[in-house]
Amino acid sequence: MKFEAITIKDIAKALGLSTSTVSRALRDSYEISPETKQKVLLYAKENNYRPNPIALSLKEKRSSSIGVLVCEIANSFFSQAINGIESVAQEKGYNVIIAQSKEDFEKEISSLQYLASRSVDGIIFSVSAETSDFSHVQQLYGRGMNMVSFDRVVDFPDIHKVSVDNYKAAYEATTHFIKNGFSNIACIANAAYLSITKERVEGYTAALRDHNIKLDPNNILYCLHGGLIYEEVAEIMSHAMNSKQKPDAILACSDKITTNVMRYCQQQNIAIPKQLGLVGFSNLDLTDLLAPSLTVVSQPAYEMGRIAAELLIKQIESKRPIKEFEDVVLATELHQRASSEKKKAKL
Amino acid sequence: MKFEAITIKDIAKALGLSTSTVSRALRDSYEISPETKQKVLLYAKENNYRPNPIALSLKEKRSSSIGVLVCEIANSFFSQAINGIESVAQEKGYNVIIAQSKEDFEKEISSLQYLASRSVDGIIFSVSAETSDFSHVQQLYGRGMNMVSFDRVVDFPDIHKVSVDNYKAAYEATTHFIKNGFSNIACIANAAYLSITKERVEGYTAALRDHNIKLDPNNILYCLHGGLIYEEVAEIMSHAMNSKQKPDAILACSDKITTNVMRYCQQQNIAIPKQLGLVGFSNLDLTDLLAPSLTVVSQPAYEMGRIAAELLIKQIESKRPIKEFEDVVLATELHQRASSEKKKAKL
DNA sequence: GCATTTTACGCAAACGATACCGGTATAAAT
DNA sequence: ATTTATACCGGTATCGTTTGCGTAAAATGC
Repeated sequence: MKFEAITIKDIAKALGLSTSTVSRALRDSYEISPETKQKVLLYAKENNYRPNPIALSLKEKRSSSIGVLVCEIANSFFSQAINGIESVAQEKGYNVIIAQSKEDFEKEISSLQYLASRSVDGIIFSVSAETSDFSHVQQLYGRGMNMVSFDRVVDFPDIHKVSVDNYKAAYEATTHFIKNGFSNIACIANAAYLSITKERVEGYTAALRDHNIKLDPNNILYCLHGGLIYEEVAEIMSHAMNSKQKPDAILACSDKITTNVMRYCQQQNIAIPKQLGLVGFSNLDLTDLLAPSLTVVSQPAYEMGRIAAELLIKQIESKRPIKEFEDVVLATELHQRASSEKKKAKL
Repeated sequence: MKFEAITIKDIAKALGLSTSTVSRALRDSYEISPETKQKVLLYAKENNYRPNPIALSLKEKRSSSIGVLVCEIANSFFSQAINGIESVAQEKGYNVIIAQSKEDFEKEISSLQYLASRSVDGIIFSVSAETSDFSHVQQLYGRGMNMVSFDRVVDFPDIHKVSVDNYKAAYEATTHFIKNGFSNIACIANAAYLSITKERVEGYTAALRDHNIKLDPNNILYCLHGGLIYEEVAEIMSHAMNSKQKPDAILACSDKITTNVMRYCQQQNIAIPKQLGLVGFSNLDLTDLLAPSLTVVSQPAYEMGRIAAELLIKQIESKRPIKEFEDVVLATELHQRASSEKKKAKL
């Protein structure tokens, strides 16, 4: 079955006009008489005429659609970000085409290829946990695709970037632990290559250093697959908790890692925060209802999405190539709750 | 800036052939010599040629894209469902364009219009909480748009539908309450017009009837805006909990209502399940970690998305109009946890 | 050796909309 | 009466791709 819409030709035929006249009448050109205009406009309205966007796209060489590549939609951070992207896109007459990498490098490449081959006008992307080599991105970008790097940003300079101050976020979270009497704090981070991982780990180590706590390298733990599957996190936790120098607190550096750490603790009957303090990065809106209520670092995901979309669309609609690139860095929020409550007084 | 891709014309010019020859060589037509074919294929591969989907769309009168209309992306049920839709779409070479109604009737109409005007080949939709009149859907469907009704299904017969057995889900949840000694069970449902609301309320009332509990009409409460905003739920809860016959248990009939009821109870220091039992519809994957762990009815959202996408694509690709319409009804799962624990023995 | 078939390719139309380049009719100016 | 201006509208190329038709050259048949 096909959905047949009325075309400019149908109007022309019905009214005994040429397609060019109809086109001009619809676009309110000065060289069409008011009577003809009205006839055309009326007929168009009555028959619910909509210009065929595909024909427009072919002619204008633009599709008025933007691609979004994230690792997973069903993740509170990304779904909120997509929400923000979608709101701006809708305002500006673009539609949003989504693709998921599932934290898989190959799927990321094919997804980008897919979006590019679908003639999107631009792409907002967050790289997968497996991605250490950005040449596929650089190649696409170099060939003229409009792109905005988002959340997990790439390391080359001439591109718009939207992210949060991960260094500060981790620094504050770690400091919060220290102030509450935790000292042997482990950091479970995402894959080591990611910008967000590097920055968060740096913030974590800096906070320890600034408070004269010696860093135990074994306390920095990486999830190669972004903690997407429970087993990955469980194994890391199990290893950490069975070591001699077992940590008294965990800084979980992603949404998925956070919930999986909690799940592990519940299954192993590890009391939070008594036996183990926990602060997690999370954008879920019910972390305050968890047992115990969870201290979280939350990101302005919706706002990030909006800004990324605005930058991208501005770039798409710019007449000349962009020379000045934005590096937008937003602030996170630390919500202090029960999962990191005071262990003992310290300073 | 524009992303310029190589076209069939470029290949033709480079190789001194006509576009038709190149086109046929790429499609492996028998009327092209093996040598020419190889030359073309090689050149195409080297220059990373991809057929322009927009030109194809214009010619074939199909866009190989499907629209998805949900009330909100940032909702675990819908993001999981979109996940399922996206996986099937990817397999079959379609892309997914998303639109949100935000539970708003006007936005639902404009979103559908938007999707239709973007030349999607079909639409999977779940109506908004405000939607009681389906004529806009019926009109679009009647004009030949392929559509699959999903989750909150419409009431006309000749359309594919994918939903869950809401009657049974609510019946089981209510029975579970009764078996655990709760008797004055309130049901906070979505907007009254929605299929899911009607079915869930019916299941609820049937369970009461079958267990010889008299139904108090005041115990059926509706959220006109789907419980999207906290205040809506808080007001309903406040009214219920301050009534003479205040309920000893709540059946929360949607994701948002469930979390907002929990939030209300926490703020008002209402102990669950001691003062108030709670069972909620929810697709969050960490309801077991809430305080108290939450008894939930979960839906196979991913699977629903997959099935809906498969039905839609089958319909799109069908040569003749579909005569037989599927009404797929999947089972929900009741996860019994602490929030609805035994109050006193009964039976 | 001529007629016929086969092979291999080019030409042009079509999809829907736009825009440049025209053209015609009426009216006004010379 | 002829030119000129103005108002209004049509023809056609274009975007990238496919496809029916046409046709030259090569291959085959007798």
